Amino acid sequence: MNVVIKKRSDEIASELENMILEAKFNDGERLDEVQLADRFSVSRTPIREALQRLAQSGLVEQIPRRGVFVRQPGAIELLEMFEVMGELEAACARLAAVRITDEALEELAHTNARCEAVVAAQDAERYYAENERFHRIIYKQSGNGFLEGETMRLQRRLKPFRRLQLRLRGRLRQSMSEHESIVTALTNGDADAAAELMRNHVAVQGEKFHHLVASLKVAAE
Amino acid sequence: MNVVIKKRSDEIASELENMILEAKFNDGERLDEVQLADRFSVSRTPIREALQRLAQSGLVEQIPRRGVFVRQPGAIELLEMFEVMGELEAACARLAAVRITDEALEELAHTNARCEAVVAAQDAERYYAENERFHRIIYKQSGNGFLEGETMRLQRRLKPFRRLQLRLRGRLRQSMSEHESIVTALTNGDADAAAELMRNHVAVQGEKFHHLVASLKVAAE
DNA sequence: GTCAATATTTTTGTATACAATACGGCTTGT
DNA sequence: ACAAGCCGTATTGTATACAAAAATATTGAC
Repeated sequence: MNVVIKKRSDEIASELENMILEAKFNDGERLDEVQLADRFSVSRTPIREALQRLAQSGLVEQIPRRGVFVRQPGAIELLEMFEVMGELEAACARLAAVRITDEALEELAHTNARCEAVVAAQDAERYYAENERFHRIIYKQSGNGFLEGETMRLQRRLKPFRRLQLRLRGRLRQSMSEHESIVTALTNGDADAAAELMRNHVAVQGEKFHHLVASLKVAAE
Repeated sequence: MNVVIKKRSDEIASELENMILEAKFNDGERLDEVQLADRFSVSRTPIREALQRLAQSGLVEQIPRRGVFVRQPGAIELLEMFEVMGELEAACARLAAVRITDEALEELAHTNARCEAVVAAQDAERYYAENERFHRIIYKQSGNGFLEGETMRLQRRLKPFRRLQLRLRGRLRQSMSEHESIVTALTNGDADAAAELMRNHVAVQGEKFHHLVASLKVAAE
């Protein structure tokens, strides 16, 4: 028996968001309001609110009087987003280098230690989690709540692609050692070094992803 | 006679946005849906859509089942936003240093020349316009459309405070000379220097913060 | 048979009606 | 008199009804 649970509009929004991020829809596909309303067993009103939220966060494009269409970022846009992610995280690292607490430094060390163990066990799933924790500690230690928020926002948006990219061979171990360099720079309070290391650490993900896309394209032909 | 012109929801949104940015509402004031619907002579539906857009861009806070409340950023948050703005613009400059076209370099020089004339004439209003043009050229020359968009978004949000910032910095002339240093760095393709110069140019630092707090307090009275 | 103009249908956008929840005043008990 | 609980009212959230516009189908002319 299919029990239908009514959801609030913000729940619908994040659910739709997840569906788009997980590529449940094709690029350019139109999201039909009545269809979605039917699926979530609510009226069109909360669906429209949800869709507008998605439109503003850039996941879908809303063309007036035409409808909303899912908008999967292309390879170029993804690269651009990773580049910005690198800059934002570099900014976090730069500020954190001066502002980070001893407590947080210890936490970073612990997280890295756990990462190490996880790498040894080749447990990619756990690695994602620990990796995310590592980065988020640094966002927070930037001491800039607005920056933290903006960085988290983009991080969330890139999340599905990040996983894809970490799967590449040898990347886990390299990523680990980069983490350690970053912690060292933060410990020394070397803002420029921390920023530079972080920028490269993140930018590499974009490049790797680019390679991945390229190889997929070649494979598709 | 007061002719009432019906507006579309997105027009309402940007109109409300302007009203909030221009501080037509007090901080914490509740925006009444029916009242706004009445003022714009539309139903609550487009008003709600507009308010949700504002909520997502952070201009108002939406508390479920309570309503939306205007949320004027305090001194600390404002400082944080300027810090992020500095980082984003620094990123633009960093990338532009490598990617900028000769054509754009020339345009920057021209804009600076016009700035110079405007400074001589002490025409602050014109200066804002030329200053904005200068910065936007660099956003574009980052060659990263996503970065350009994000930077423009924050720039727009900080716009009303920008003149405040320029006044804080004391001197139009100082700002001018910083522009010239930036152009030099860009011409030399010195990414690090360009980024550093831009960051300092935009950010509100040190004792300037106290001035900011003071002037905000004065403005509030 | 094809192209164009028009009618029909679908779909978005807005208004209104209804439901659910939070706030404020009122009553009542101690 | 004061506090706590309850009821009425105001306000948000959702559903439905309606209007406007775009997409599609149909019909007619060449």
